[in-house]
Amino acid sequence: MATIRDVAKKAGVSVTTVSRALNGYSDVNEKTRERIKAIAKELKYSPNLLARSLVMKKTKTIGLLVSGLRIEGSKDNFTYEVLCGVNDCAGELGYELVLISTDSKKQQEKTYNQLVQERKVEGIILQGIKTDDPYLEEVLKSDIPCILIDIPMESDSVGYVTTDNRDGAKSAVTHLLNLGHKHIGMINGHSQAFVSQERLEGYQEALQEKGIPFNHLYVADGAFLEEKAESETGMLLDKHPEITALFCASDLMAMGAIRAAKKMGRNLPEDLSIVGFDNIILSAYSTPSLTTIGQDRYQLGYEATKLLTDMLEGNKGSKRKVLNTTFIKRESTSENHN
Amino acid sequence: MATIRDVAKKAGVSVTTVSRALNGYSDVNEKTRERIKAIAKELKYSPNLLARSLVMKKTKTIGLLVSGLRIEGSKDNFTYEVLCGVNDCAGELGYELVLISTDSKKQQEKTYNQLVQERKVEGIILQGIKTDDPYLEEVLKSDIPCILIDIPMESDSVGYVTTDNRDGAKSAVTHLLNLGHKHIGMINGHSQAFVSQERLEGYQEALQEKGIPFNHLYVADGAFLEEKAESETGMLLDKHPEITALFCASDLMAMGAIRAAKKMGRNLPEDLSIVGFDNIILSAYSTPSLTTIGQDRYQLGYEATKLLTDMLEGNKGSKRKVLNTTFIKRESTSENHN
DNA sequence: CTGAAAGCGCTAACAC
DNA sequence: GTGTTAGCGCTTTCAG
Repeated sequence: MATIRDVAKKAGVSVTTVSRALNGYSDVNEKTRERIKAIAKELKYSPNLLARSLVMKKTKTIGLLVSGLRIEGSKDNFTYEVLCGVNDCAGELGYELVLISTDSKKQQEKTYNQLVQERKVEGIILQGIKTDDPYLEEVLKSDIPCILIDIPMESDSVGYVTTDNRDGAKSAVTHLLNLGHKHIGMINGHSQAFVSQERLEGYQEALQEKGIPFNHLYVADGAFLEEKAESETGMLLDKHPEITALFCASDLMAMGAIRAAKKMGRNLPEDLSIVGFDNIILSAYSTPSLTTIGQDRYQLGYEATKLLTDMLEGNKGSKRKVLNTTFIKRESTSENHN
Repeated sequence: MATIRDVAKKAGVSVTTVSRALNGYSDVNEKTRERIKAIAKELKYSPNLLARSLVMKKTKTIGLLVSGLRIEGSKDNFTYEVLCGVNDCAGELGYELVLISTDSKKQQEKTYNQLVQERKVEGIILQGIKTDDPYLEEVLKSDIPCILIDIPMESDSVGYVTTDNRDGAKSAVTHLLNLGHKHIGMINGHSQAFVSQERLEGYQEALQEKGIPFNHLYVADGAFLEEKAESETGMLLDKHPEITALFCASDLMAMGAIRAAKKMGRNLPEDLSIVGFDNIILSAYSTPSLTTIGQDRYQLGYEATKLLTDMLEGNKGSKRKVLNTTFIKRESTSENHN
């Protein structure tokens, strides 16, 4: 593996000159530069980024810290699509990407700061951590630039990107209300996610606008899990047979809800209308296909990276970004005939 | 950011001692070690991995080179699940993971060797590259340890992990034959994938065993694309209405095939049986749900990482691994009544 | 058991 | 334009 010295020796110049020639400095004779370039190529020289980073104190590397890079994530693809966005943007801007995945076991061993300091990432994007995660506090204290996904918190070195969950939820429920539904249940996600709270607010806001009182008995906790949502839906519909429509805080939970409803002999959408949230691939393939609120997970990752690199390069500007949702009408909702 | 010198100074010892103490060498007084450890903690010292790697010439980092980390991958999740497996295994063995994604544009700029040398990965896993990819040749020549996913090629520094595609395909087609189907079409993937060839062989082998002659007109190229598969299926069934069953080389293509068949007014599975390959999430949710050949993508990534780290650590042993498939019976296949 | 010194491959003042 | 020198933070002989 050729080093800069090898090139220098062969070219009969000093390493400094090689360094400057290859890095495009102007204060070097064009002829020398060409010669050096040729030799570098001949020797298949490529710079040792470790050494360079060590002296420059810059790694041009960002980290994507994911809590739970697990196979179950296949169902909603949230992490994957965020990753695609991060990867694309990082690539365009010339940053390397290291993937850091963590779980509670690993967190025992290393603090957030250790994790980040050791790997020498210049900044980091956090995805999938819960609001009660111990890392979150550390992040806010730390002065390593960081962008949070779906956690609306800010500090000098911390920004976030998220979706307008409240508005999305509101439009979902308004859609149901406009179809004539009066008794609308909600299967929410767990409370350790900001988005759950925001989506609940949107649900309430929509009801309020139409003068329908909020009934907390109509809201169940599906924990963002398909199975949990299935059982909760069963119980909810059992206890409150007057419910004719359901807003689920995720498509995956909507899948569970659909299954529960089918099991109870309810026809969809005649007997029960269901709206999801996310617009995951599955939602287009289920029977009935799911009316849902689309959010752009790729863009979430892309914007997070842009925000982060802006911070790293000292571009002052907003450290937050809120993306819009899109309403997607499919087969799982229809007019209330009761 | 505290360095080893800071710790040394505060502890009143040399950097050497600190290094040895913290790295668990035995030739250091236990009391000194404890004192140093305490001070390191107090100073929130964590070693600079760049510096360490530079001197040790070891980075404990592996790369996952993916061709096309794209949002479309959401549909089959191949890359994501492989990534999960790689990440888990790498984590368990104490390796860092850097994600390298490439496309034809990037390949113009940098050769494979440059890409890998610069980042100082000790070894690399290649996923999703086609058989005619220029990188492939470089890989085989290069002496950087590498594991290929789904490309059965070996050299001193190159191994591979794949699925028994031939056997999987064979069991799919045998299943159809056992159901009494005589005219079985195949929607294959593009020819720049080894798996396509292997699955075709399995298809042929199954036919042969039952004494049914191979008809190349029954095989269409769906290019692993849902839409292409849809149109190809339409054409195939148009030209050869005698076909009563279809083996698709991927579930995604099977989704396209299902759609085409439905459009032509064929009832599934009564008028047409379909078997897919992969067992992607969608295959369980489609209507009808898809009979398919399951392959374990997570394990593919996991085993690839194990193979790679074995090579890196000098453990001699097999440099290849072939995983088995599982047959999954669902609703898309039934007996032939024609 | 501990320390001094060398050096990993590179960049960046500062001279010439 | 180019070379000399120092040093990034760490590990590792080699002495003591």
